[in-house]
Amino acid sequence: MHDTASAAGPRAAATTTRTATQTPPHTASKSEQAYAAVKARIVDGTYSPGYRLVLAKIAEDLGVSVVPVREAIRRLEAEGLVKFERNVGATVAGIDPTEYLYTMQTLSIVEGAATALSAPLIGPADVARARAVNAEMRDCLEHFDPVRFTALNQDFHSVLFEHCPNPHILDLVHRGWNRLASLRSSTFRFVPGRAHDSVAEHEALLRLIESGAGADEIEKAARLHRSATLDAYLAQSNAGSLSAH
Amino acid sequence: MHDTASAAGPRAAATTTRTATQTPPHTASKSEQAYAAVKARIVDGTYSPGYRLVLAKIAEDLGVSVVPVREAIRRLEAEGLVKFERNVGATVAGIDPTEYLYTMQTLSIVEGAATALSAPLIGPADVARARAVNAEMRDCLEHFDPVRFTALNQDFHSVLFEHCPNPHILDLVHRGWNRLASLRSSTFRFVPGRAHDSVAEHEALLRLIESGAGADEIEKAARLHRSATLDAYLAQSNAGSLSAH
DNA sequence: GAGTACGAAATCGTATACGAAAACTATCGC
DNA sequence: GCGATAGTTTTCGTATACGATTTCGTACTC
Repeated sequence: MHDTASAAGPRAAATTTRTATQTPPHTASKSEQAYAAVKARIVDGTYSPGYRLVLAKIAEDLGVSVVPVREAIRRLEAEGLVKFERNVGATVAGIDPTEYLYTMQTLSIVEGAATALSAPLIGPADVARARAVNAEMRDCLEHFDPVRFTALNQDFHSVLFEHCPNPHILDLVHRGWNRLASLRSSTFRFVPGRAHDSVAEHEALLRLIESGAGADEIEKAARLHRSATLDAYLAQSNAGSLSAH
Repeated sequence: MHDTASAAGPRAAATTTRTATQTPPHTASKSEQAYAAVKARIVDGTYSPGYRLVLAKIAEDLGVSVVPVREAIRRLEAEGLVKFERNVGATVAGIDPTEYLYTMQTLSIVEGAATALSAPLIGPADVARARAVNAEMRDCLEHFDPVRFTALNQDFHSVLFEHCPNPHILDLVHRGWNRLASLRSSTFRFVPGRAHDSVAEHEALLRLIESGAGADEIEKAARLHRSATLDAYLAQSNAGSLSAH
């Protein structure tokens, strides 16, 4: 729903048990602050892939010491947004096409599962909302607004998987999206032809969900939807030199 | 030199060559050391769920300062092996049955995918090895050796998914197994009936792979294999502790 | 006797400091 | 002119120190 907010906040659901009222104090530690700040800059493209993340420099920018910054960077490394090299430093990760492939493949699997698990919990109101978003995406195609299209695309899929009852899977989906966000902002271009197909597939997905289709069927469709995006990228990527397999 | 515009570093942008995933040229940092040590103690059960991980204490035990220990703990938290509470401390995670369910469900998905992706790369030698392991597991059933059975079970599945060409997925599988290891060592008991079925399913899986079955079919079988284990746990859990709060 | 207030102890969070490793630059030898 | 080498600089890795927060124990009041 909320662009950066949702992207930056898949945290809470991680390992929280049901322990009721605990730690109401979200005073925001320096470490959290640094984590959120750096992550936001990576996802929104301020720090693009290859950007060198110097601890001392970031610490100064944020007005904290290097210790919390280091912690934040290591956390981002664990999420795959940052590449860390011993005694050398951290850089924003993501230019490698191989990594893109890995990420997309992984996302197709976990997102497919998340969507299938969500499906039974998706109500008419959700479908209506998704449909509205998809309509806006169609407009973006006509007016050629790739940036907005991309943002709406995330909103659309959020509706599909946000009800996933398994927080672990949901977290994996969020991580995948975050990685893609950092990648997309630089290397990987918008492919109009694919975008057009994508909108049509969205509608098909919604119909499938409305029809109360089985989990297997929904999972398969969601997977294929993403695989198709990957294939489009590969085709474009190979178009110049190599022959498409 | 002026590093203010270090965005496009000279050789930094060259990305990774093929340095795999480890740091062979170095000597093992304190942080890595602490991470490995604590993780090992959690997985092998020395630190069982609920155990309080006091930074200063662990630091002293390992002969390092608290900083690397803290980093190690946070990493373990990200992997779900440790629960961390602000200004309070860290404890070994894992007793919650709900978390067990989440973990198993997630693992069924990623492990199924990893197995399916591995299948085409599994050769006769691998199958033979897996079969030998499975035979040993059968022996363990007769002599009732749950500990060894569990270890062999991991060996068996390792053969199935270790060839997975997508390192991200493989990593997720490993994380799942680690979580289970920490859980299994305490709360979750060995279920003989289920173990017997499990061995039979292993053989069926091997036959499926030998037959060159499609990825979908293998994935489904691998998923069901794990789901069955989960179901067995749930059945036992419901039977044993009726209305256990 | 139960509940509350206060204080001591334990533990975490973060700042600062310094040694170590790597990268960069300049110099030397051929 | 080019490659190897030593010195300098940058940046990380970790130890230590101290303030902040929570927890636990004790005494006090009703």
